[in-house]
Amino acid sequence: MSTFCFVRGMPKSPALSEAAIELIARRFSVLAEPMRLRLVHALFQGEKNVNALVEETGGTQANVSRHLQTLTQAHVLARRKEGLQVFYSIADPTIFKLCELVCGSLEKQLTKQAEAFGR
Amino acid sequence: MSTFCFVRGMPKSPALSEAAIELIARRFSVLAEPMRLRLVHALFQGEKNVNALVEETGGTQANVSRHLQTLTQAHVLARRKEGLQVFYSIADPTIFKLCELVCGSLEKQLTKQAEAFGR
DNA sequence: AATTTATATGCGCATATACGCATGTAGTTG
DNA sequence: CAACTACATGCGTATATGCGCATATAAATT
Repeated sequence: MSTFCFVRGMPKSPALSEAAIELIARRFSVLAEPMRLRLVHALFQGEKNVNALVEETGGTQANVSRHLQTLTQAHVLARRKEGLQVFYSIADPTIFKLCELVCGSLEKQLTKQAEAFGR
Repeated sequence: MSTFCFVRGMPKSPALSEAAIELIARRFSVLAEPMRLRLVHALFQGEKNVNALVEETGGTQANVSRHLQTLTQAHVLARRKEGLQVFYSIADPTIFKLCELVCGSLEKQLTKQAEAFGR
């Protein structure tokens, strides 16, 4: 439990373990690909099957499938098989907040840069 | 402003632009490297110069410097020069929340997996 | 069982990037 | 100005990973 306290540790926080750091990095790297973000974004509207995601994202079926695998292995998405089709949905609700935070931060940053030009 | 609303758009959210998606992906990718996370983690305690970060992270000076550059260009860190030394600090406060969220999510995930073994 | 549909995966290539090593640059001190 | 200190950067290499293409698997239909 204390292993994962990245932020705001007690005085002398116990130096986040190397293993923990690598898990965190991998988690971020899963979200660090445009196609995977497009998939996640598409799934914000709710569960969808692969074909729907292929059409919506404009990727090839093979590529979409592989990225879905990556996201599922990372427990970001959940997989539900129904007959011939496979339905994916968002399994980790923190994804919403994560994206909100990043978007907000980027907005603010770009607004500032734009203002810097204005004067 | 609407360009960046990743989550929870109005009915028929306006399909996040390709440019926005790529900015978001890049932001995540900046945090997707163990050494950069170690640096950010070290800076949670406050502003530090390069040498301090080199010692704390155990990286080479060259490598640390390059990663600091990456983080600074992404506006995650801020740079302050003082004589011979350069001090880095966290510029984007959302980083705290981001890391908290990811850590919490990973903890929960691992706890569940551990329990699955218990029975 | 053969065929069709929906999804997954093996393979090769191209690209990106982290690291080590050496060197460059800016500021300080003698 | 020479030497030193703190930091940055150019370059080559090794590794990782995204993509396209073809093919494999699994389930449904005939």
